[in-house]
Amino acid sequence: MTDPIRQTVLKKLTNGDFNCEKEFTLSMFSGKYKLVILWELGHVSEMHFNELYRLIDHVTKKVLANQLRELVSDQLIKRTAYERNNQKLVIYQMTEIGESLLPIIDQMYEWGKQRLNAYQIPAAFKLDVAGDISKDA
Amino acid sequence: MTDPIRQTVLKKLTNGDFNCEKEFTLSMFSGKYKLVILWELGHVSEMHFNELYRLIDHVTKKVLANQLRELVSDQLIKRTAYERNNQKLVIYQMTEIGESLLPIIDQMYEWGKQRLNAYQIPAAFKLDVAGDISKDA
DNA sequence: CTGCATCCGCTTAGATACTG
DNA sequence: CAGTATCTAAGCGGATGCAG
Repeated sequence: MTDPIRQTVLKKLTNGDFNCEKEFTLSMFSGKYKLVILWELGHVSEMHFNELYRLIDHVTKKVLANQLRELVSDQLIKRTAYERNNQKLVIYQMTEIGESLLPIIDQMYEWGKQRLNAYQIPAAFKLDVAGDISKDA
Repeated sequence: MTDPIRQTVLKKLTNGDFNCEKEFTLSMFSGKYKLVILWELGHVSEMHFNELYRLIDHVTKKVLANQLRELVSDQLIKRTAYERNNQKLVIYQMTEIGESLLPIIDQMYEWGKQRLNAYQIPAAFKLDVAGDISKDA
């Protein structure tokens, strides 16, 4: 339980289920909402569960909780619970390891943007905070 | 059929199933063997179906064919069929778009290597050609 | 050599309701 | 507020066999 990564991933590593180190990296953010979560936490420093829940369109609590738990297991983000006015609260924040992943995610954003642009592929995104937040926040 | 990307992906794009451009990028290489395929083709310039089949441990032909078809649909690699001694052959090669993805994949490799190293996480990989090929081939 | 067809199981996510 | 529980649906990959 004190391993630096999820059991699932650790198992794949030792089993030789990955062909190479890059697939390990891929497994860090291949959940459906992980990229958004990392992106947001990378820009706003901390968020509550419900803030993320409202921000990420159409995600259910169950799935969100799941994604967060895995990201915590993998040490990419950290969870802190505290209390205020008899209210139990939780915040999620980036860890250093998580931050070290941001350059890759940024590149993925750039690549996707350019490719969609170049071919004028029609796209509708749920979130479009990306460019703005990174510029001034 | 002449779209620059897979129907599946195009549908997700127009449906707003992606939160952001980076998820589109992710969908380019999130198949189980796509990273290896791209990596190999990025280094050796061209390969036959069976070369890839033998190289990638434990992959089945069906799955390999599938991954290749998707990569072709997404314009990351190209397929060329020809004939030699009454033998129908096919080679797969990188496209320019595919090549433009390599820097990201390289970074993923580096990140994974460093992370596994730093924590001395036990790992067994099917392939270990990565570092060598890139150095001298 | 380069695939495709079929069947089947696992993982992951969605729907909905409930809890401390 | 921050989740859990249960049930269901869908996608993806594995096994095996056949085909041009």
